[in-house]
Amino acid sequence: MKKPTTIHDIAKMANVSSATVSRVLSNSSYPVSKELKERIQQIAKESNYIPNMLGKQLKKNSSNTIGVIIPSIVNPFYSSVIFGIEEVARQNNFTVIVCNSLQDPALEDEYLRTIMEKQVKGLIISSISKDKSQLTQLMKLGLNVIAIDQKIDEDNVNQIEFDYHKAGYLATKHLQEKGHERIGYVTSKLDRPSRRSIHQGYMSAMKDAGLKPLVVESQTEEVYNAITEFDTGKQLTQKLLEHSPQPTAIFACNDMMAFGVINELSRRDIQVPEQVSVMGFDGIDVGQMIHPPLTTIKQPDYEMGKMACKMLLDMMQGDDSPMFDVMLQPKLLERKSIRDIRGEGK
Amino acid sequence: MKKPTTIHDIAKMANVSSATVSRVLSNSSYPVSKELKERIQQIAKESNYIPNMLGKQLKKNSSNTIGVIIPSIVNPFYSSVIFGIEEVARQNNFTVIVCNSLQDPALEDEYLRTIMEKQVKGLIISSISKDKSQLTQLMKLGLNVIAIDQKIDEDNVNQIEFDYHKAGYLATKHLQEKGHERIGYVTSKLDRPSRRSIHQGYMSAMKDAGLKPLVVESQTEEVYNAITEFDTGKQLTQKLLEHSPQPTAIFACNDMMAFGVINELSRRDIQVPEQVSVMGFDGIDVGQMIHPPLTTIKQPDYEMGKMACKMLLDMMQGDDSPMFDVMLQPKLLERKSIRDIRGEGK
DNA sequence: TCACTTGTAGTAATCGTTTACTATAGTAAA
DNA sequence: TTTACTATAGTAAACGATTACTACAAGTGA
Repeated sequence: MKKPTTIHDIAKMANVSSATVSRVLSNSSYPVSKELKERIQQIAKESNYIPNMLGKQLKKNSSNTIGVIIPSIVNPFYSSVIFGIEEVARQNNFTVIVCNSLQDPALEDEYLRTIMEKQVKGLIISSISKDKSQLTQLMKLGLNVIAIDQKIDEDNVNQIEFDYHKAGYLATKHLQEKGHERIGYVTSKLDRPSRRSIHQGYMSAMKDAGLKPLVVESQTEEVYNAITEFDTGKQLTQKLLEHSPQPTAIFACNDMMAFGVINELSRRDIQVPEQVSVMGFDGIDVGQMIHPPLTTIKQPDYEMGKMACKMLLDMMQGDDSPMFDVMLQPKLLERKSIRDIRGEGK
Repeated sequence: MKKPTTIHDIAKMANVSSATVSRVLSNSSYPVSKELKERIQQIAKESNYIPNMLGKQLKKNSSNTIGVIIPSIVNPFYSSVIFGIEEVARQNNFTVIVCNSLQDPALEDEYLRTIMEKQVKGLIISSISKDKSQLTQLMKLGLNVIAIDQKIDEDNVNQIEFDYHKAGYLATKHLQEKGHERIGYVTSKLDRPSRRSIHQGYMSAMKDAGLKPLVVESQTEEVYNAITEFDTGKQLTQKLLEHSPQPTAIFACNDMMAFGVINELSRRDIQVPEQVSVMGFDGIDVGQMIHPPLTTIKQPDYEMGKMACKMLLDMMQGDDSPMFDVMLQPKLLERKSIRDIRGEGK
C-alpha cells in the first residue's frame, strides 16, 4: 500500500505551510490569495490527493456517518427503509453503516458498540432486544437516536412508528365491510410488539363488530426468511381449516405468509377469492404480480426511511428540537384477493 | 454532546500513563502487572469507556471497514449479496459501508471518492460505469478491489462473476430438451455486459440446435424497480405474441419479468405451462410461491457475497495473493412452469 | 512620522491512540 | 561488588487535519 498524499506533502511541493493547504482544500472562508489557491488546487489534483476523513473527523470530533441497525436486509420491507435512509443521507453528505441484527439481542448490542466506536453521530434502530440498557446509556452519553418500526418503551426516545394497531383494525374492518364474519387471523409468533399490535387491532375490530375471533399463531420464533414465512402460512392455513365452520376470509400478518395461505388454499382447490378471501400485510411489490393480486395493507417503508433520516439530521443539528413520536398511517391497497359477499346468503 | 471518556481520562483516574492504559485496553502483548491491568479495566468499565476508532485507525493507518458499491439494495439479488458480505465481514470484525449507485456512473464515482476518504481497506463493487479510470487509479494507489457480478475489463482486477453466458445457454438448452423449438427471449435493454452474456448464451444454444432465435428487447434503460420489470415483461410478451407462429416457450432475463410474462399470458387465457412454458432467471424466493412455481436459473448470490468478502480479506492480508477470476456456475431450479412437449405432434 | 488596519501566510497545539524509546527497580549471575 | 538482565511503567513523537494565535508587509489616515 503506497503512502497516500497528505496536506503536508502538498505543502512541501508548493513551498507553503500545511495550514494554507488545509484552508484551500477544505474550502475554508479564510482568505488565501487567488494565485496561491489555484496553485495548491492544481498540485492537489496532480498528486491525486484524497483527504483523510479519519484525521479530519478526529480533529473536528464529528463524523458524517450514521448507523442503522435493522433485523435483516434481505427482508424487502427493511431494504426499502434503508433505501430511503441512504437517499437522504447521501443528499446531506452522510454515509450509512448498516448492520443486520438478525433479531439477536447479543448481536444488536455488539453492533451498537461497534457503531459507537466509529463515532457515528446518529443512529436509526429497529430494536428487538428486550434489554435496552446499553442503548439508553449511549443516549445519555449524547447519541442521537431514532427508533423506527419497533417502539422503544423508554422516555426520551424519538420514534417513528407504524400504526400497527390501526393497520390490523383497518384490514379486519375492510373484510367485515365486504360482508365477512368468519375471519381467521394467521400470525407468526406474537413475540414482538409490532406483531402484537396487529393482533390486537384484529381483536378489537372483531369485538367491535360482535364477531368471534379465530387466531392461529405460529410457535416457532425465527429470523426472517421468505420461504419460512411462506411455509408457515401454509401450515397455519391447514390448522385454520380444521375449524368448523370454516372461515370465509383469512388475514395474514405479512405478505409472504399470505402467499402461503393462497398457495395452500389452491392446493386444496379452494378458489381465492371466490370461496375464501385473503388479506395480506406489508404491501410488497410482488403482491400485485401474483394471481389473484393480493389486497393488503401498505406500510410506507421507503417514506419511513427518508423521514427517519431527515429527522435524525435535524436532531443532530440543534439541541432544541422537541421530542416526537410519529405514527405513520397504514394504507389499504385494494386489489383482487377479497370478494364482496354482502347480500349472499351466508 | 458530553465529551466521551478517553484513555487520558482513565490514565488520570488510575494515576498511570496513557501508554499503560492503551496497552491494557487494546489487549497488547506488552506486559502489564496483573493488578494494575485489572484496576484499569475496572475503571474503564465504570466510566463507560468507548474506544475512538478514528484515533486508533489514524495512528495505525488502517481501518477495519470495507466499501461495497452495488446498483440498488432493493434488488433482492443484491441484498442477498450484501447479506453474505456482511456476515463474513462481521465474523472478521469488519464493518461495511454500502452504497447504491443506482446505475448512475456519476454517483458511482462520488461514492468511490467518499469511500476512499473514509480510508476503507477494500472494496467490493458491481460497477456499471463505462469509465473505470477512477477505479483503476485508486487500485494503483493500493486499494484492494474485487469486482463482482459485472466484469471489469481491466488487467489486475480480481473478479467473481456469474457465468451468465452458460446460464443463458443452460436455460435455453433445458427448454429445448423439453421439446421446445420456438423459444422466445424477452430481455431488458442489452446495455450491460451481464445482460448481453445471457442473450449470447441464448443465441448460442439456439444456433447449436439449429433453431431460429426470437428476441424482443426493451428499449428503456432504467434503474431497477420490480414493478417496472414486471410491466416490461407484460409488454414484451405482447410484442412476442404478435409473431406467428407463436412461441411455445418464453425465457425472461429475470424473474420479475417472468412474472410479467406469466401474468400477461394468463390475462389472455393462455395456460402456463400447458400452452406456453416460461423460464425465469435469478432464482428469487417468491418464484416458488406463485402459480405455477417458476422454473428458473439460480445465481448463487448469497454465496457470491460471502466468497467476495473472504477473498477480499485474504487480499488485504498478504501481498502475495495471486490474481483470480472466479466463475460461479448457474444452477437450474426445476419447478413447474415448463411443460415437456416431446412426442407431441407439432 | 506614527498608529492602525488589512490581507496573507506561518507556527504550533490539538483531536485519541499507539509505540519506539527511555527509565527504574529488583534480581541473578559473575 | 559489578554487570546484565527482566519486568514494568512512563515520555513523547507520531498519524492527518484544523485552527487559535502570531507575524509581517503594505496600505491608510492623522
